[in-house]
Amino acid sequence: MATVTETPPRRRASIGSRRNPETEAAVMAAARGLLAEQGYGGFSIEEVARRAGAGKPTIYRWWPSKSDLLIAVYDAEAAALRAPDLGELVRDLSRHTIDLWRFWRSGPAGAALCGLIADAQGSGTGLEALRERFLAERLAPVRAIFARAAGRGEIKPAEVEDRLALWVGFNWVRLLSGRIEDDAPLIRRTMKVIAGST
Amino acid sequence: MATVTETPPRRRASIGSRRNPETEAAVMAAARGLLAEQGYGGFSIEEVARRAGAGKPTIYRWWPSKSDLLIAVYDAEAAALRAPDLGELVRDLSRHTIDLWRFWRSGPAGAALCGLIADAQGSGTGLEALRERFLAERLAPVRAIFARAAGRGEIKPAEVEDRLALWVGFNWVRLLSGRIEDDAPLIRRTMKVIAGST
DNA sequence: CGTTGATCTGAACGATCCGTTCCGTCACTA
DNA sequence: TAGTGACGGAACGGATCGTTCAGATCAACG
Repeated sequence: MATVTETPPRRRASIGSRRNPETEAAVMAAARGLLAEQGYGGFSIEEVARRAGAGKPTIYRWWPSKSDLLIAVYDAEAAALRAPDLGELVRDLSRHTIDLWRFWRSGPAGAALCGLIADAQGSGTGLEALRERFLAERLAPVRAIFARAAGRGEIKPAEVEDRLALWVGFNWVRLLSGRIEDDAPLIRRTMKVIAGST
Repeated sequence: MATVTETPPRRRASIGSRRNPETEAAVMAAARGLLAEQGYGGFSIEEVARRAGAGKPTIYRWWPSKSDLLIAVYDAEAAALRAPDLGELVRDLSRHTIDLWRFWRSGPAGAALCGLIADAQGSGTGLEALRERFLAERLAPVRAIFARAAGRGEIKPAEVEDRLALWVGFNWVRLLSGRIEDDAPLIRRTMKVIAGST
């Protein structure tokens, strides 16, 4: 999916006292490509700057921490992922989980989230970024799936958060242990347990 | 002649052509203390060597990677954690999860596991260590809980692995997002969902 | 009793990355 | 025209990594 598009090292100077959109795009593209090609292991601000033909101070000006850049990459990609509404909880969860794993596999987003979680273990600011600026927003569509199911009476409204946490945990442990290959039967069985539909 | 009484970092020379148990104990104690005091953020081989009064080559000889040392610390601590057998799945899971979170909070084990998972995201060897040398062994007691429940007919034997994965995911996401404070009601509600006992 | 071999520490190495600072250049704006 | 702020580049001090070397120690072996 991610083809290497090495920008020729041409000079991209300032365009005056305002942010240069070309620079922003070049940095984002470099970060995307680096994550997609080498995963989080090969990700560093230095290498992003090299690839983007940008200065490190420029990157640190707009993305003050590594977590900021990872979140920006994930958010930019996440527009391609939409939560389904098929009218039944297990079907919604299964469909969305399959889509999510494919989304993680086929681009930089999976590696970005891995890095976001890994970084959070080392710095207090990373943990805060993960919880407040990532989880809080990225979980909304899935929470909506559970909320709709509660509206239909499939689960109790008070159970939404508990079951949502289970869904998150299942996906995290698969992502972080490197097992997000396509496995529809496994996903469907697991979603049934999470939904409580035995 | 030693003029200064440096209690922990005294000179500890070789004892011949065999491993020095004092050195091993000093390294393990240093790693434990560092993790317990500063968490994974302050954990480095350099600092462990400083605290243990050991040379870095000595550490790298016996624990070739950071993951090895983290696993060693976790394993040494885990002797204090035993899985219960209360005759009923939800009770076993709730009791064990409460114990596990306390175990993670009150010593170096939680930070060690955080680091183990974080390291795994950067290096292929770390990921392998996590899966093959940690998960495979550490999950056995909990798998036994599910297996006993299957023997009693509480769940189907074919569901053991799926429900076990959900249990792992729940604990990981709480640990990695820094929320393993004591919360018995939350744990009990979640264990009920995992056990399928609505 | 001497040789061999494996171990221990400490010092140093090259490399990487971090986050920051300074500088000269540039283009928009007032 | 003067001011402002972004840009790239170079360099910095600091930390850590994983490795290599040297010197000292002591057990096991012949």
